Amino acid sequence: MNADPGQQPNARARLRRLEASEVLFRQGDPAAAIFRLESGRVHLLRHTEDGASVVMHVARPGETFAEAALFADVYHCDAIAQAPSRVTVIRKRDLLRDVQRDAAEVLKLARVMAGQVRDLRARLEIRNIRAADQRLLAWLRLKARGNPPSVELDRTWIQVAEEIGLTREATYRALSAMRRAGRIRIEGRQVRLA
Amino acid sequence: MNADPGQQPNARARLRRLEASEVLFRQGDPAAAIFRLESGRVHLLRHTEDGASVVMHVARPGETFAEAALFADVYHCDAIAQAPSRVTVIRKRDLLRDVQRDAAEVLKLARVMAGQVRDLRARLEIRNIRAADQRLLAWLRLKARGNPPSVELDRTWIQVAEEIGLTREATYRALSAMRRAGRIRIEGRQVRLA
DNA sequence: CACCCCATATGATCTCGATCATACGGGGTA
DNA sequence: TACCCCGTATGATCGAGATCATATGGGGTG
Repeated sequence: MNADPGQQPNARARLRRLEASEVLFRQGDPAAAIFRLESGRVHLLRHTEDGASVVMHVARPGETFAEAALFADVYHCDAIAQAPSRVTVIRKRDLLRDVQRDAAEVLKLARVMAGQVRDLRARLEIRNIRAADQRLLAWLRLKARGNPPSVELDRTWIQVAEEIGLTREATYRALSAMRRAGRIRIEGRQVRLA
Repeated sequence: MNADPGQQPNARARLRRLEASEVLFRQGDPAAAIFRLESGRVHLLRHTEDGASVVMHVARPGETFAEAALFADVYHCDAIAQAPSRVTVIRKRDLLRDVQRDAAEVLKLARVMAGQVRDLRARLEIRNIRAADQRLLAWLRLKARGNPPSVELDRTWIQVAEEIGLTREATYRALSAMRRAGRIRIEGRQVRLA
């Protein structure tokens, strides 16, 4: 849900390819662009003066990242490809030039970010639920549509497990338990909530 | 860090007071405004057709919420005060009128949201760290400034515990263990990282 | 001053999710 | 066809964090 795969890359945007462990930018570099990951995986990490580093984010295909660079002079973290990746480079200069001509451009940006904020907050809230089955259930309910509510899965359970912060084993078990208890019904990629 | 307490409320924005359990808006209501919580606490919750509900977010003072309403016709969740609260109401109409005259207004909004996205992603990433002491340490490193890195605490450890998704007991214990191991030093509200 | 609330702090116990191990089946490929 | 990888699935065990209980000290209030 961070992803927005349908969006057309801006015509002016350029594609850049990265090999594994290649550096896209470094903390302190002039903030010249924001990015959209097309494929692969990119780590964003900040480090303290004494060498320790903290992973701030792992970007996945479809996500934009380093949006905050729009409003900063320099990047505040490193971006390093963990796997061969392709990123769309959206130059700040282009974007900001557009803004003055056409406010609609910023609105588009704001819209994407508003969606992200909502999504990220919901994900965080879900992680406050400790019990595995309750957590999974909350996730399913968020994704569910229709009456009776049901979810059309667009990913593997392993990916679901990662997203909700459980091991895949815990997730499969919760799934089995809920199915046995008749609280959900699984039909292929379709999950029906009772 | 979601907060932006320094920001001036827009001149056109109005203040509204809510009592505990008062409804600010309901899922399906026309999306007329976005909000900033000045004091108190507001729950955002979505419910499925069959009555179950999921907490999507708990807004805290200084935060804006329901930003996504800017780009939707109706609200997609309920907002209910959990305690007596004050919210600044920023009417969508006003905001969008501004946009056409002055793109700078949206840029301000985009800036706040970009910061939020970064912050929320970092929080989520921290919760992927399972060990309590490592999690706490990562949080401290993110907050730390200077060399040697140190943190000036602006909240209680209980609040820290909530933010990083641990019980206060686990947090105090991790704190003690790390202090005993000489990995941190605590001097009042100041925490020094070794 | 006496009182109370709350943040801080630590002990004891228990539960549940992490971890390790193993298995199976389907889809893709050599 | 045979092979392998990966997603799905489940058992056994362990340990870390949740939970419950209790204590202390400081700050604010009547």
